[in-house]
Amino acid sequence: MNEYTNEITLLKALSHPARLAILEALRLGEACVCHLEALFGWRQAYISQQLMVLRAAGLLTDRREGWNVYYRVTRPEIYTLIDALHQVSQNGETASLSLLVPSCTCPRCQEKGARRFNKHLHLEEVNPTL
Amino acid sequence: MNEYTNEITLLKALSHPARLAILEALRLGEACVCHLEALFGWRQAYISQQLMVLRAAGLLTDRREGWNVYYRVTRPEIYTLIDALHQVSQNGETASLSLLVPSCTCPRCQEKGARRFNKHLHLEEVNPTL
DNA sequence: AAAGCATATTCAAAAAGATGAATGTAATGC
DNA sequence: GCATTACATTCATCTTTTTGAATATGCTTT
Repeated sequence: MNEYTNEITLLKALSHPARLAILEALRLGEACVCHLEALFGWRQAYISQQLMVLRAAGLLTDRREGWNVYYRVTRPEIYTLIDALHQVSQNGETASLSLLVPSCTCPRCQEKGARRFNKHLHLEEVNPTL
Repeated sequence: MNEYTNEITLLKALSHPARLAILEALRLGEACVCHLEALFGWRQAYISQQLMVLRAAGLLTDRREGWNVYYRVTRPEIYTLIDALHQVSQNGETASLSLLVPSCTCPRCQEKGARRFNKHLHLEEVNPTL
């Protein structure tokens, strides 16, 4: 439409707490849907809906591996934007999310050696010191 | 509400072409409403509405000086975010806006020495070389 | 091929955002 | 005080987003 169309599409994709949280979870690498489901405790369909929005905005790609579909960020520069956002919002503390979620059924979280240090948690419950 | 409330408020305030354009116009310093009106060619009430949103998000403050109300950005860090946004959107070119708009009636634009180099223009018409 | 698992899509109702039109308000000049 | 100027707010309507519920798809295992 106008000269800011791309920017607006991107901003709207980001303007949602669940989607921001998902991007935060993907900061350290790809994750499958069941992982996000276990991590946040949200309905699966809900997560897929939000992933769809992020995918439509060109921020994510997916990769199927057997039963699971792994999502990853296509443009890491998005985190420069998100970090700037936290700066302006005066929310410096980025809750560090664990890579392993025991209640997740995907192969990665079920590998032996996967220490149990967080169970089915909501974002608010994340303990950054663990 | 949740941990991203501030961020979402901010993103939603930014998720609008007119508001992004206004912030762009304020990049070099404060401006009165009539200035924005002349610069973009939008209705005054419309501009006030958008300014209200940006003000509510804590991004702008206003200062009255006689008839005119001058708006300015409260957190310049917002431009770090906006620049990152353009990066991700692959829109590097930031249309440089002129400080003086002859069709604007505010004192600043009517000072003698104010060269006439742009008349009532829309963003698309900005000529960055002038 | 049938059943089961992980994920995706569609639909509909409710909430939020966008915007034109009309009107209100504060400072100024006469 | 009254008219004027610059700006702000309210209201009503329309469009878009959000989100729960239901359903569909695509691999995998047997």
